[in-house]
Amino acid sequence: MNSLGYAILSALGRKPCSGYELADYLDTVWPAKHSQIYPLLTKMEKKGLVYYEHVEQVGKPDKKIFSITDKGRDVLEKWVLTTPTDPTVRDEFLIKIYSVWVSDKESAKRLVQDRIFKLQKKMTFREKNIAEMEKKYGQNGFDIMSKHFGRYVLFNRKLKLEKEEMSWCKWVLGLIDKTKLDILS
Amino acid sequence: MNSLGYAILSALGRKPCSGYELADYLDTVWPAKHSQIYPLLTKMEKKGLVYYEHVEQVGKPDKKIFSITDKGRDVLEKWVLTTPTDPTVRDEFLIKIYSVWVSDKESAKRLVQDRIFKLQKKMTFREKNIAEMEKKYGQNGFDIMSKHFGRYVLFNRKLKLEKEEMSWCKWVLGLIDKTKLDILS
DNA sequence: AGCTGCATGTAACCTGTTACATGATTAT
DNA sequence: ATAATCATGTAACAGGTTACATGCAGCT
Repeated sequence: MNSLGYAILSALGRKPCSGYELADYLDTVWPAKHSQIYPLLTKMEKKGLVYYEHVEQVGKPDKKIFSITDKGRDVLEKWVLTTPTDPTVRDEFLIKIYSVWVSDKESAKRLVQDRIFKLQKKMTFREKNIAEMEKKYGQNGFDIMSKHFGRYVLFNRKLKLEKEEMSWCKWVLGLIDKTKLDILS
Repeated sequence: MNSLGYAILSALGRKPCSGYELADYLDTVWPAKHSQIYPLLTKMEKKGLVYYEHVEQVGKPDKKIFSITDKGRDVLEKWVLTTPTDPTVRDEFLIKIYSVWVSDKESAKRLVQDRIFKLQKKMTFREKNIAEMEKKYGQNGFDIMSKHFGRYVLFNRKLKLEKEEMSWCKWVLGLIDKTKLDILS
């Protein structure tokens, strides 16, 4: 099984979900499109790692609510103990920053300012989420045995990193402004 | 063309490189294996975005030194002005943190401590690199027109984010230790 | 004797994205 | 009207990894 499979097991362990919900839910840990999730759930169901109940709905299409099995929990437990592979980041923004030598001062500033704008939106969303969790579960609700622990610390991690990238963006804007003359413009 | 292609153009614009060198060089902006780089370079050469010189060597295998063409520079210049796609992060560590509810206190601590160890190694390497660049080019060597600008600011970005993740790891270790009794162990 | 670095390339495979396909309900 | 949300699935394609293939030099 692949990383996405384990991410699914982990999410289902916290709370039974439909494939549709999972797509949204997994975004924080391992982003995936529904076209990848649905066939994998079928495979995992055949292997006995998850099972589902067919839920009929009115006004909405029917859905399958998936849950983790004991076998699935065992498999996840073993995997969690293994050493994680190195993280990979794919961010076109980095290539564009790297390429500023083909560009001019104004384009470079615009690039960074757009990033700041997007970061601001994410941070606002993240802060709202964290506040909600803290209100719901209190400060003591986040010990390691709680099923909210992982989600809580990961949201805080994202927020911290976003703040730090924001501060870097501002530093870069300062560097660009320091550039005396812009020969090209 | 895809993001990797633009990353290659950007790298070659700074300095002509062999495919072998590129694999190492691109790691900061868009990681890729040589099996992906070599065929893409051939394609790009056919499109007239890059050209190469065959360099014979003694004691080492011959190599192809690739450079960017005027057409390549034009293509890159246009692309840099377009809005970058959203970044994606794939990090198994996040799934494992998310899954601590299947685990125990000691395994969770080990997971985070291993991460701290790896971060420490990366940070040491990064600090050394930044110091070298600053010694080589001085404080004024990093205005936006310099070909070192992109690399310099990206290294600083990575270092900042690594430091921030380190601080987050320590916060998580504190949270784990606060957990009163470990029912499982 | 075996590993690492230099150097290029192909083939098979796995992973992930975009597009196709359907269809009711609700919000703008 | 038109887009978004809910809900599941398949097919085609693009992107990325692992393995195969070669071969010399230098280090342990």
